[in-house]
Amino acid sequence: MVGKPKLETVAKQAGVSVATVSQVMRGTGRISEQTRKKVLQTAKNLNYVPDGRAASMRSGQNREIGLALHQIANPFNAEVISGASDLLESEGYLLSVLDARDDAARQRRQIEAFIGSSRAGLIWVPAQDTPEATCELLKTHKLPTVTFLRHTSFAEFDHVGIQNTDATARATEHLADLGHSRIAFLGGTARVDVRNERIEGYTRVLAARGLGPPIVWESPDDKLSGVAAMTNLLEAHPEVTAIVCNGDVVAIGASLALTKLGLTAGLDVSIVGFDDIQDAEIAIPPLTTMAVSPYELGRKLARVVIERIKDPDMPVATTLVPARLVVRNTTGAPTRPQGALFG
Amino acid sequence: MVGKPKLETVAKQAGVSVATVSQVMRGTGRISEQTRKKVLQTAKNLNYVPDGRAASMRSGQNREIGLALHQIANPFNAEVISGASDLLESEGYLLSVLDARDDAARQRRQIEAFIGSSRAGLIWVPAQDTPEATCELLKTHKLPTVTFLRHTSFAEFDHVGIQNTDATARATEHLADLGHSRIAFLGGTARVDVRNERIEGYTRVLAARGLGPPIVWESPDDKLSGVAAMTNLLEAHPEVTAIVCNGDVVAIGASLALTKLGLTAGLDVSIVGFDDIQDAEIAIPPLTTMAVSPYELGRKLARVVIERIKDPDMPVATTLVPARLVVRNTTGAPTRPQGALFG
DNA sequence: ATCACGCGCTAAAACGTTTGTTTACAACAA
DNA sequence: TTGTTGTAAACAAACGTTTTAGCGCGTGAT
Repeated sequence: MVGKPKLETVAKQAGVSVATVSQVMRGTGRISEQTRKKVLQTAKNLNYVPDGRAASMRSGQNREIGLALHQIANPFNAEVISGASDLLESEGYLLSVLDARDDAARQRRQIEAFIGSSRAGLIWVPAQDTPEATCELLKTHKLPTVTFLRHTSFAEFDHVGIQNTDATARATEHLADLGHSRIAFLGGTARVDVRNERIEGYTRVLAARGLGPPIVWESPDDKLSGVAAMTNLLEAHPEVTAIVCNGDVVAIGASLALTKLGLTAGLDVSIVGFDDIQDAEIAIPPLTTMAVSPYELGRKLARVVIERIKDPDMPVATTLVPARLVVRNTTGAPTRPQGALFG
Repeated sequence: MVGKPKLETVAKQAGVSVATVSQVMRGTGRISEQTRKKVLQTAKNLNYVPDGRAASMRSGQNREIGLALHQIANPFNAEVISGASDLLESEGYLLSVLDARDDAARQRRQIEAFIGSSRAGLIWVPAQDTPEATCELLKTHKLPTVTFLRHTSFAEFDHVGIQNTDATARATEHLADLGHSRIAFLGGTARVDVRNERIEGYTRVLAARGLGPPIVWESPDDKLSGVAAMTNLLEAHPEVTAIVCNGDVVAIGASLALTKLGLTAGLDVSIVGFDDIQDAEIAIPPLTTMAVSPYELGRKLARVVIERIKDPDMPVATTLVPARLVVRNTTGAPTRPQGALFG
């Protein structure tokens, strides 16, 4: 009644030994139907919940897995979390989420916590400037880890990501095919490989088509920053008629910026997003974008981490899913001579 | 080198006892500077991370607190998480998040996991139809808990919420003052007290001003559903000239629906949102809304749960923060005779 | 020389489980 | 009787920490 009920409490009340109660709870060993019933009943009466710490310490097992990322407040990531969490729970695991906000020191503490509590596995979007030491930590503690989106340059982990270069190449081709010749890249901040890969796809097509020097513009990945960045970009480069974006959130921000300037995305300036979040479809105008399915990505992550847990010695694998072009209304043929944006 | 380093590993390598290493790691006891240095060094060399399970089992302490909610993919909630997490980490705690998607059974499993791992505390947005048993569980295990937004009718927990009734009353008054006489309430689904309170504020003002029967329209709290719900609402009630919404996400969806119909929020139909998420300000047109500060709300939650952890016998307290009306562009005087929506 | 005391460290007992081994008991065969 | 077999339940040793009590030793006071 007072204090947490433990195995001993249940055992005493049911008139059996602790070991018996444990076996009943876990469904192991040979237990007569009669005592099984009795134990189960008293456990329920006492609101008994097994102490996972003791259990996992003794058994060396743990059903809790961790997810560490850089930005929980991002609809794309939220969808990924949903997908991963759904699949994991269907397999009897539990997913708990930690948000480091791209702060390497914070990430370090969080990963130490995951290690310290002996999580069964880790799904990890490494923060910017993740030091080698953090990877080493994971390695020495043999925590089954799968990185997502971002690689780490130091250690070999399983990885699930997106075919970034191909995707932005496709996006850029789409714009070039429509007749655009001054195409810029907008979004993300330096030092992240995801962004570098995307910029590479964009640059490659520019070079292949002889479309002049790349214009790359930074912006944090939130809508408000996207609005500001787009405004500045157009001011600095009024000749630009089309934009490839690092993500839908920024792309929608950019589209919003156009609207605020009295312009229309797809008419005055073409925009291609990346991710295909829910908002992309219902934005005004609806956003042309490179679609990946974040929910499915989450499920894939879950499957990979489970396999790694089950067989720690498997060779490390990388899965890169493609993105497909979804043409909506923010892309169209250029309608004005270059440089005459406000003419 | 092989296998996880433990206290014993460090102790052996440093040539001291386990107890000494423990004291060095925790900064307790009297330890000479010399051995302190030596122990710290070998611990670092070995990438030693203390086993939180053993530590918390022995000491009865735990620095990890849990957050269980119904929808992680909601910008309002995401901001709350940020606020709570920031404050908690500054106090040496860690916040791990579990999303039950408003499924009571799933919530039950997650809360059992929190109890089982002896989390230090719990910040909880109870799922719809949370059964009494779940509250009982929390009570018998004495897990320091603060509920957020939604109450539970069964047990007494600390609570942090919003002055919902006053807020929607204020919103409705604002619309009535502008001259609207047919005002509807849009958003949320039944059985959640937050929504009931908000509807009550709306209804109360309607009654006080003699403004005819309430029109209450359901909608899940995502943008896409908001678009659909608004469209249906206008079809069923073309006389409506103003809407009070259950949240900004739905409100922005509603505004989007108007745009798609060739109408303008604030001109053809007035809309008041709730929450003041980042998108409210940059929406087109910018959204009039009842503003609460989710980040601050998160910090408040963190402070409450910490106090409860420190003093489990404090009387239970409820904090209700006010929402303030922020007038932007989606509200204005009615411009058309009732019932002539598409005239 | 004896005593008391502070210092730096260690031994050992918990914390609540799981699990391999052992015991108790009964039934049955030789 | 004794021995064998089988079943149901209990014992006891871990898991990796924290923490209390106490040990040996040098130092200064008596």
